[in-house]
Amino acid sequence: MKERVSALLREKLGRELVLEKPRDRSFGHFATPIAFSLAKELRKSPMIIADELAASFGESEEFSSVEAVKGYLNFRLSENFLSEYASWALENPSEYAKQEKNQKILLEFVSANPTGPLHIGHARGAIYGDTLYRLAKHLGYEIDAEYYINDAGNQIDLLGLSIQLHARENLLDETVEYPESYYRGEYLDGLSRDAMEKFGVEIFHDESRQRELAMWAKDEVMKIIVKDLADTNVHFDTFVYESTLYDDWDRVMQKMATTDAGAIYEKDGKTWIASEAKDDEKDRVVVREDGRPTYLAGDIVYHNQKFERGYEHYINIWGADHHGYIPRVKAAIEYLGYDSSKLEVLLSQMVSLLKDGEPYKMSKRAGNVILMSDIVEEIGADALRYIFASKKSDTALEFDLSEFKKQDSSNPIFYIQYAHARIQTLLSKSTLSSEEIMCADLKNLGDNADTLLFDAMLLPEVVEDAFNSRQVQKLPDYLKALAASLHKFYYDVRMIGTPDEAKLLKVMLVVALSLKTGLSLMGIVAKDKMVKEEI
RNA sequence: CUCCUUAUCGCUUAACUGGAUAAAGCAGUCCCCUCCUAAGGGAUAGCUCAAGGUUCGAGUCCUUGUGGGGAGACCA
Repeated sequence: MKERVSALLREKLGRELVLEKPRDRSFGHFATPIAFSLAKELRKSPMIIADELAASFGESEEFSSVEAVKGYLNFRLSENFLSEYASWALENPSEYAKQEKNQKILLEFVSANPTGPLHIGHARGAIYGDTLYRLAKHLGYEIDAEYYINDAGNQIDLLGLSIQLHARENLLDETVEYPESYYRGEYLDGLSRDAMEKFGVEIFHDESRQRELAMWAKDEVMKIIVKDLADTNVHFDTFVYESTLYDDWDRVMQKMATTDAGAIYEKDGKTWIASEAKDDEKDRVVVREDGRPTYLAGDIVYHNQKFERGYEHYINIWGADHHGYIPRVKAAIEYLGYDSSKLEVLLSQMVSLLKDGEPYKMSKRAGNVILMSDIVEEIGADALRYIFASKKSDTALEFDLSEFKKQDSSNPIFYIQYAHARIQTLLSKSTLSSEEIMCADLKNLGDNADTLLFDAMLLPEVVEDAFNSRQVQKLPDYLKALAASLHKFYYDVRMIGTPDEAKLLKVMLVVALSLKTGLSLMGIVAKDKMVKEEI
């Protein structure tokens, strides 16, 4: 909708312009401050320019009025325009708010180590990523969601050791001494028992079989992780295993050397990448003296592999603590001969939880972390998704669990669902057939219904804006505001049994469509009926 | 010490990326079961960390300072 108006005005005025929604709807549907920017070059007062521009519009199909107010140019869309758009959307619900972007994007997120279930910190990245994914898909991008599994390196050995120790203590009643760092948590119970069945107890005492145990366990842990994700409606298309990448190391090193002979060099018996020359703080080790590659080596091969797969754009969602890691990866990409600006790294900040205003107590049995599955159990996947999607991802987040358990207006997810359910109830109470409703002409709606209709049809802009700015929270914000408009309208205007029933219900259909589409983009299924649970 | 990031009502967050009177929810005070579910609707009070700068116009951009968070590994 905004697209069309914007294109129309560009044509009319012959220049780019900022089109915005006025804060106060009485000013019209859209507005532009263009007169201010023209003031300087035309050497005229903005007010006069705006007046002249407004006058130049005259009668038009799309606008019912064009007014100049204090230098702003305000547009009011015609009923025809709105009505046609609404009918189109209702007849093509699956096309609504869709576009054809035709860009291939690879989105990598979560990528948590396969050493334990996902905790609450991962949840934020997971939901942020999955929501971006849904938005992009809807906008027509060819986007793939990828999980990078770090199944090589020390943490995997540590997993093997942790299971051994856990099993010896809990299954075999031995007294064991734990090293400084090891994994703990309830999930080790299951893993220990399964391991005992599969390998026999000997494996818990045999240090040389630690690796064997770990390689089995990480796959088991991945099953837990995938289930955690599925329970939150988070979807992945592809999984890449770090352990499979190192075979390619020699070739990738060669590739970097071809681009720049100085990219990789040997010093002190180690192999280094000359990342300092590419804006990193210093050069980094990629292969240690004993020949073991560092984590960075794996990432270099991984990113080479990504770029060889030929996407046009790459998005990585990392935790904020990986911030300093960006320059060295970008340096490697440059040495590989690719454009590092194609890689976009989004950082998701830390999360801290409150419950009844107090910091949320972490379960001892879970080993000092808050599991994502615990939260899902506590407040439900919908609420969790809503919370994480509704905050800017680049600020540290603090939220109170108990607030999301309440079933009233303080809980935004219920508030939005209730709006959708109310509309469904109206439709079921109405004696009109859906054909009769669809045929209704949206004329003379009155200001309230007109405003509501317009608000409902803003979804496409919101979706595009949310994705382009990578600010997913714009969607829940919009849905909440739309739900509020609906509730107010519902309270003010009676619809069933009035002469305007058909056209008002048609407006309701548009609102419901936007709510449902918006919710589904957040991975939440719209409810047709609210059932109040007794607590 | 260096770099990055952040700062908005009492609390959690918005603000169309430089635009009109800074907006929601919670918490507070007060009202409304009138007919489509009160899981709702209203009323009221309250905010841009500090000091400069850029310009028609700044919460948004620049400088300095202050307070949070993060990074400164041959850990991942």
